[in-house]
Amino acid sequence: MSDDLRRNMALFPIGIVMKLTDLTARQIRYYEQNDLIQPARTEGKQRLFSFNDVDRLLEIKALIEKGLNIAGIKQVLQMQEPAMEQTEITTTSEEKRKDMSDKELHQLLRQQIMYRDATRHGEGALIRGELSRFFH
Amino acid sequence: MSDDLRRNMALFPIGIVMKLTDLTARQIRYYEQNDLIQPARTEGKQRLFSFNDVDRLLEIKALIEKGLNIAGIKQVLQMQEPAMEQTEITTTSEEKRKDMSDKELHQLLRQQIMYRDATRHGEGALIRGELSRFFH
DNA sequence: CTTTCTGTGTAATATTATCTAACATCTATT
DNA sequence: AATAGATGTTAGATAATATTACACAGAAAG
Repeated sequence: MSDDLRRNMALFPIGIVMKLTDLTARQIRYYEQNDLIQPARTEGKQRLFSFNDVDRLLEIKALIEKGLNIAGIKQVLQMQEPAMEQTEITTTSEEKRKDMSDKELHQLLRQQIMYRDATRHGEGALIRGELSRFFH
Repeated sequence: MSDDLRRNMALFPIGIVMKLTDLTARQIRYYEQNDLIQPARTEGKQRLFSFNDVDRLLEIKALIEKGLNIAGIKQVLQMQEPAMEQTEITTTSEEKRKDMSDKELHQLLRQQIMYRDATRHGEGALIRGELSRFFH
């Protein structure tokens, strides 16, 4: 069983995730609705979250607290998640650009730069994988 | 946050534990009823299991499959759990003896010896902490 | 300074998951 | 055959979650 698979096992109901992340159910569902997370579902359609999901929610929360909006968070997440090559990142960015006005894009870039500045030094580090510190 | 505390955090509802251990809800509740596990409860009285609980259930399952009964499992578990000094183990054993007929005690000892023989070599090793292999 | 949009709160209702308790069943022991 | 231990199964109650709709405050836009 691969390590990656373990962290992606659907384990937690939303109630536990609420306590783990200090987010409300409303927030968690809203983030899912906006494709920031894709938790698994039970046969009866109830959400089941993995370690990775909880980690991601913790990161989303940190970004929210820094003032990013959903679009900005989406960009930041997909910018670090796939760990793909530079060419692919560029391609994705170009595609995104088609659906955005210049003003929107500039705002996003400003937000992201601020985020990177904030996290480069100080309290903002070590967001991703924070849950790893709670369990082995 | 101590490592021990992390493994004792109440996280999983019984449905997840069923899948994780391949035990039925009936079995899990029965083992609780017989004091083999003490899962936490939500405010609404629903069970919440920790990593340690799941580990313990996996061990209980292995012992069940070896033919041990509840009393035998209880002995084996409390024999390795507290990790206490030799004198204390003896004391506990003596106390237990008071409530048992000789025949019962002999049967238990026979079972435990068989268990130790079975686990000393072969497939029965590494029962406790098995869950650690599924998650970090 | 209104208007609009975003993110979240809240309430209502429906459905799923779990709980307890009781009785049934099967196996091994007496 | 009778008994006890471990589990299956069912019924009814309660808890947890899902979805949807409406409300609302603050930010953004006009």
